Amino acid sequence: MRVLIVEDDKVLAHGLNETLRRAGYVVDAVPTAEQADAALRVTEIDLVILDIGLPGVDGFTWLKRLRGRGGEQTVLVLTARDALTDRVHGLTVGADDYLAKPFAPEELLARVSALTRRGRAIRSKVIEHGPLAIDLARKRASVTGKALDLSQREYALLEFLFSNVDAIVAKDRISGAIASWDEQLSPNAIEVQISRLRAKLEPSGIRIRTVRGLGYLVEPWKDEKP
Amino acid sequence: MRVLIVEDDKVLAHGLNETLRRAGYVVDAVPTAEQADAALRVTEIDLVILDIGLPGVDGFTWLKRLRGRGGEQTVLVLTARDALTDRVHGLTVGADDYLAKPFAPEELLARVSALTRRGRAIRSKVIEHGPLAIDLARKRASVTGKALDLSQREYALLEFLFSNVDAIVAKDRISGAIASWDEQLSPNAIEVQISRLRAKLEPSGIRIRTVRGLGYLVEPWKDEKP
DNA sequence: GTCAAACTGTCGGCAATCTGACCGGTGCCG
DNA sequence: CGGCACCGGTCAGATTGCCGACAGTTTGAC
Repeated sequence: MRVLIVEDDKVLAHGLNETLRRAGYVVDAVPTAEQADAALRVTEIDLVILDIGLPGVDGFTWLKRLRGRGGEQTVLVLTARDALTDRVHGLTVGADDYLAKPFAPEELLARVSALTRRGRAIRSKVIEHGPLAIDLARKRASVTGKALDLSQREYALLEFLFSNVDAIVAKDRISGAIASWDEQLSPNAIEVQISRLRAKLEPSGIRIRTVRGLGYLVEPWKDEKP
Repeated sequence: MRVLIVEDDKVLAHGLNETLRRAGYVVDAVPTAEQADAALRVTEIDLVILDIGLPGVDGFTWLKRLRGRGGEQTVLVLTARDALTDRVHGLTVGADDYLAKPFAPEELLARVSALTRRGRAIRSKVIEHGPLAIDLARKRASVTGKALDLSQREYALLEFLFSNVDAIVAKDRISGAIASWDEQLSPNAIEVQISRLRAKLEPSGIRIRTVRGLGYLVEPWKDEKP
């Protein structure tokens, strides 16, 4: 379970860090919203602890943007005591819970454990392949966070191919997977779909290989070694 | 917001149904615990109103089983007046609140609204999407502060769509969300509702995309960057 | 070099969707 | 009680945009 602390006050950040680490969480801490973005891009974070009063981009603005671009991380907001406005505003903008400063370490731990427990169950199944992510529940695919616009057939094909990474899939298996039972797809129809899908994927470096006479193949993703 | 009534007394069940429906909830009613299970399996239910005295499997037993297998729905238990034992027992077994019979409709509504509010309390009570704001507790939507005039169905559709931003929602999921379980909505009925809703939203620049063959999609709001 | 397999741009058919018109049901009001 | 307004569904004609056929070109195995 991985926690990101976004807090500019060094003393407080350090305290949070210690408390959580001792409780068995993996903790990262950054002082600004910009660096929080960077951290989210690099690592998979389960929970964000966000101070509202940040230098530069403030916590609310950042949270709003995060939700706006589809960020689903659980967020616990830290507010000044009595800042009821903050509290309401925070929940409106998409926080999952809030905690008023000052607070006891146990209080923090209680909230954090409640939130992480809850988050688990909800997350949907996602196929990842380098920069490509396919969200099965929502039927949406994205590359580097940018949503792809796919038609029904294209999506079905994408889902099927990337569910069978590192396996050669024959055209008639594809045909069976993306067309409804009774309809008969010509081999060429599949070639056309592949071609269309490639046009949308290859700009991002995602490749579908042709295996002459046998079918198509998606190779396991390899990070470039610079 | 979807409510399931588990009550074998037809008169009472009907009364509850009417009261809740008029208050804007989507309501299903079943007379036995077995059918309650079936309903939960088929549909996503937010709140269960459970009579303790049921034929066959009684309310307590059912509730216990529900919790036992991880059911997280909010449950409001109906007990006979003065059955203090029932009350204690009910709360022990996992009810979220109880109400002694007989009760006034307003009393019921007050409890129900308190409970449904609580369920949502952690995640925001208001969905914001650019200029659009949907107040879940009050069942009101507004654009740039101006209230929208929506019928019940339109509101339910709006709430459902914008609770699933960035996900493609199929027509039958919509149908399950905005209609009670016994009514059968034709695909066209949904198209018509979508069309009506669009007529009210698009003047404000809020768009509901069609994804041919799959369903509808609300994309995350993007602020214009000048 | 030969030839089958695969690629891809173009195009038309057609199913999916949109939407205006209509209508039966319900609740409110005088 | 009668009438009216509104809701929410069906129907049908117009519209849209996906998808496979076709065909000309390219690729790769031998």
